[in-house]
Amino acid sequence: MCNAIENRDLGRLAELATVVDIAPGRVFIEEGGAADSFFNVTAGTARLFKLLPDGRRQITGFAGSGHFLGLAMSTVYAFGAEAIDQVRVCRFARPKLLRLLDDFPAMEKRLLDVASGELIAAQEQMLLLGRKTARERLASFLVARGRTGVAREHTRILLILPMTRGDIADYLGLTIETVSRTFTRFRIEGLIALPSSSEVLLLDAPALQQLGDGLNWRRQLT
Amino acid sequence: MCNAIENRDLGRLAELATVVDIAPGRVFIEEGGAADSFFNVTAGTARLFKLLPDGRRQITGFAGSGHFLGLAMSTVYAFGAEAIDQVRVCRFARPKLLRLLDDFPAMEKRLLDVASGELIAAQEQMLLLGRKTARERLASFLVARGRTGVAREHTRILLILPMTRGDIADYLGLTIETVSRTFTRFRIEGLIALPSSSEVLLLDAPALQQLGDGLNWRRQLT
DNA sequence: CGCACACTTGAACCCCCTCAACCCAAGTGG
DNA sequence: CCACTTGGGTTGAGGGGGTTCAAGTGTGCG
Repeated sequence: MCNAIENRDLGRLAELATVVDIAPGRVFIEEGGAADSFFNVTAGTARLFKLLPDGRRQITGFAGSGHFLGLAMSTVYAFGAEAIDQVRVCRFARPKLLRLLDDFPAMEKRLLDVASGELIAAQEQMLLLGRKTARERLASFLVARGRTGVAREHTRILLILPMTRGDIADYLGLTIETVSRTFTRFRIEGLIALPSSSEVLLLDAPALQQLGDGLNWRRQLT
Repeated sequence: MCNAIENRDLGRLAELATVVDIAPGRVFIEEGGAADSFFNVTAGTARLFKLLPDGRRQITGFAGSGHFLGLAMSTVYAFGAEAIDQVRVCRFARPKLLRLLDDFPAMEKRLLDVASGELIAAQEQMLLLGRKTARERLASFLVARGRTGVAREHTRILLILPMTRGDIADYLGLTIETVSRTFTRFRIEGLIALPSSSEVLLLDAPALQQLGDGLNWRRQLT
């Protein structure tokens, strides 16, 4: 079912939506393709990305449950989207949705809120990409993941990362190797533990927070 | 007068607005400050930026005439704003504006469009900051400036840049020196001319376009 | 005239990238 | 059951694009 949109008051929305399941690795939004659909992720995680002609990739975000996709009031998609794991989305035909927006100003306000939030996140990411070091980038990433947090026990936070090192690298403007090396250094420094390659246990979230905020420039144990 | 908002139909808006003139160098939006106002730039150019504690700065955009500021539906500003040259804005008290939005759904739709456009631009900038080389970044910047273009004569385009090299550097995630050196290289390669330090004449816009899009990896005359 | 500020240019360095090898777990097929 | 493959991850050595540090060049304005 298509929850996560808003309160049940908008039951009529469900009539316009079709549930779609997307297999891992499947690209379901093509950058530059006609933007005829609007999506609401209800399960799984997708990577959103932009490409350069020679293959360089920038991941602009990860869309998890509750995330909206394609809200850009544009005729073509500005980015691609690809399922990381098994993804389920609610798909809306854009023309119907737009017509519906006129009847539900509350929905429009909600979308504006969402877009504003995304804009703020995008500006934060620009700061990260333009001015932070590799250590700071990864620390910011881990702390941000911890906030939309999963299992937290005391001061420790266990993250489960559905994306690969390559995804993280392309999200943070680094290479796979640098991400891997930085993970290792964090582990050596006692900031994190790595139970498995897709799990990260934050051992010192405050220190990581400071590091990500650009405060720490101590603790450079090389 | 406060034009540039929309069509004259919204004359009532003007009643809520106060025109404010801002001297060059003046910070009129403080990052983290209470977001009690909404601005519409009507003259001049402002830099929008985020700071790290140690002074590192990322400029997230330049706001020229017609640009909206503070549309983030947030309680605090996510970025600072500083006048580059003499700036004139329309200032709206946020509470009044929000109340007004309920009466004018068209206005809300307009804001959603604006936010969507900014989001697309932000994603493009993430690609630039995360994956492009210094040459590609500067080329992208110049071409983008050319599109919101000023005087264009034949195939040549004359840009007048109100911002300093430092601003450009902080916008592109580079240093002043790299920006300056890249300007010089472009000049030597015949891509641009530099009548003065604040003027750039694009001599080969298509080549710059390709370079900025990540196509050119020829023309590396070192 | 001279200070301030922006810009340019040069030389040395360094953080991160590139290239390459290796490890490991999960298939897959003989 | 094991050889082989495949994909993700880690680690090492070397190199390079951009930074850092420093000096020099305008240029507007008191």
